[in-house]
Amino acid sequence: MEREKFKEFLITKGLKSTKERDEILNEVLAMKKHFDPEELFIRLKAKGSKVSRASVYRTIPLLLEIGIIEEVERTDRHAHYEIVSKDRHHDHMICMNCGNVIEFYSPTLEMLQDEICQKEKFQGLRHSLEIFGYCEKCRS
Amino acid sequence: MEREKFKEFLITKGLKSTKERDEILNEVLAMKKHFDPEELFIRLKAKGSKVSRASVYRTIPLLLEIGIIEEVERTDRHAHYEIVSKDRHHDHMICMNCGNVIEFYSPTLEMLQDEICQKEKFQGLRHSLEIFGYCEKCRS
DNA sequence: TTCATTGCAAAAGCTTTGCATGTGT
DNA sequence: ACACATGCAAAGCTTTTGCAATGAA
Repeated sequence: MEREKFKEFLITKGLKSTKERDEILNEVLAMKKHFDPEELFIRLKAKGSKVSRASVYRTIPLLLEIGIIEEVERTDRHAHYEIVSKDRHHDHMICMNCGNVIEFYSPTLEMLQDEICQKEKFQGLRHSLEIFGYCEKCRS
Repeated sequence: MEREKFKEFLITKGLKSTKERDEILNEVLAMKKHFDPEELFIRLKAKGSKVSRASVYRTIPLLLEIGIIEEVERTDRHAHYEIVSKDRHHDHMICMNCGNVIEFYSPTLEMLQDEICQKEKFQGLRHSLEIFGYCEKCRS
């Protein structure tokens, strides 16, 4: 499914489907939560793959572009990514003039909930974020 | 005010009050929004200060420790910080068992609101985040 | 055959650190 | 005088890039 999307994308862009790219995508899809490039590389190595770090770093922008992964907050020194899933939590932006509601999703926000809760020793189960303001049409 | 806090902190820790640390703190306090180490360094240079990048990098952890600044999300390659202000927006964690409400503040969340709104061309004015779950006492 | 891709190693960008020198207390 | 601080330059880490060799279409 994601695999087909990837292949299609590569063809459309005049790029090539390679063993390395397949291996990387597979490993990304095997990740449960968010990950960083080094982690991905280590796992691939551990599985006997011969991909180089360079290929991992070069494939990530492609996966970002198709929307298979998204960038999450950088907590450490390095970048973090997570897989985009279909049925996921979303939050709302509410226009104070026309009442229009815009849904949005932010992987960073989802991570943030975990971090904040951990700091307060709170067991967070769900959250609701509402941003109030004016939508594109109604803003002056 | 922040300056006294800093001096006190240094004394308590057996550290020394130096011209460089003063200059850095002053420049940090002069920053309106969030900043990164390089920006801070450039500004100090521009003002004729002779502090080194190393001192900037070595002073930041101290300011973090006293709570004069907080770390904000890393959007680029480098770290960002912002000054902690007293009367600031806060959000809530609500215990679904005892109803206890914990207030918290997250600089990253504040930045996130801006970023998300920009993406959707929404003029965000305020937000409300509520995290539901169980507090330390009530979690099983 | 023709380009894109790969791996390697070198480079780049941000941050940290070792060391000799300088400076508050 | 004694620690701790500072500046410099070198080292450390993560990420990017140049290049020759390789491989998909």
